[in-house]
Amino acid sequence: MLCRMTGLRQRKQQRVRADIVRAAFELFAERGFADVTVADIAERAEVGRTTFFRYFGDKQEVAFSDEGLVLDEWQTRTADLPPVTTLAQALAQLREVAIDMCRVVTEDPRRFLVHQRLLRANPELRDRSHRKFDGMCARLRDTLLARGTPPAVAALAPQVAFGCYRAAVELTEDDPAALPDAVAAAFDALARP
Amino acid sequence: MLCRMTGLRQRKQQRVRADIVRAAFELFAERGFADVTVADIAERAEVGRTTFFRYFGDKQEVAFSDEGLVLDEWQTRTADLPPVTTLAQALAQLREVAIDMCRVVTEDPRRFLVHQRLLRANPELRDRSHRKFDGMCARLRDTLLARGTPPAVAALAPQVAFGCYRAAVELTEDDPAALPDAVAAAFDALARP
DNA sequence: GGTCCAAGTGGTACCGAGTACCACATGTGT
DNA sequence: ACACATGTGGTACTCGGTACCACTTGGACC
Repeated sequence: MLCRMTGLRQRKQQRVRADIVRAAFELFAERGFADVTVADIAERAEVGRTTFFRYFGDKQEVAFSDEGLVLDEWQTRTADLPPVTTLAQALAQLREVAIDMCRVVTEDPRRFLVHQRLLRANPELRDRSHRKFDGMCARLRDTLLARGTPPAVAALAPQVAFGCYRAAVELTEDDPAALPDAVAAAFDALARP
Repeated sequence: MLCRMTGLRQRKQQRVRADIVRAAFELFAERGFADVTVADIAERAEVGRTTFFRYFGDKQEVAFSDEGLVLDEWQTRTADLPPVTTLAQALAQLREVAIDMCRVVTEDPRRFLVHQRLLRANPELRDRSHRKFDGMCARLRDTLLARGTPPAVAALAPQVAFGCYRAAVELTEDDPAALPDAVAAAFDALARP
């Protein structure tokens, strides 16, 4: 009962997961998101339809397969920041975190662009993206609260920070390399009105 | 071929629509959103399931039946604002619009609370809410752009404004009357960091 | 009034997402 | 080698949503 990470089972699972993700993105690239069924993905990945749903809660989730990594980064980068009490301080902190996160997200520019294209074309995926941001927002607010930040600041800072991020994504459209600077500019514009 | 608004047909349609909304909210109050099927709603409203989908694009939409009015208000209140060029100016304008919109939205506090409760309990409805905000954000950005506002400001101001609104909603939780002041406070906190 | 057309209605049949259940196979510890 | 746990994929189901259908009804015109 050692449950080692290196077991054959674990490796097989990772392979199946990777196969599903690869198959899905191939099909999305070919026919878009809406015109691909879960059965299609499962078939190309050579697994049962049932198995797909064992790895991904729903069809949207496979398009956010990197989400886990991003969330982990977010978690670690926000967990041990020094306490702040004013909105200006909070935004100054989040500015740096947001810039770093941009670099993480755009590490693979091709992947980032595919993802953005999918988001632009599919409202259901935008929904999912918003849901993700919502979760990150809520967690960040709780982190701030736990560090003694006043409730008004703890609620406002994350929402504003994500507003800056979203605006920067809108502005840079198809140029991931420009994203960090755009985010920085958004925070700066806000800090000196 | 006069197509008058007062025709029997129009009145019947309005009645059917109202019946569906009433039936839906009754059932949502009884069993929540997820445990109510469209067939249930149609049955209680005494219409066919097909008819439901003729009035509402999907199950979520019936929970946002007021959306149209709010969007119209939003449209008229943002359409003819004087042009601005700086972020501070844009946010100052949006502060007033947002406060007014709060009053519109909370005009019927009971309804507002029911709606908020549904949103809190159902991720799918939060998705829908975000989608609505997204649309308003995009339209506002386009309006600002059309009025000659610089792109960076036009993209950032709406996102930040909605961030203030969302933070205010979070903070006031179950007290609609406090919403306008909370929104004002959020904008003020941002204007003087 | 009667007639005709447009528009609304509801039924049937269908598709795809997602779930529950079950027999089967495969990795793993002993 | 054995037994158990775990993953697999198939079947059957529910529900959201769409397409198409025949049927009814309101409204315009005579």
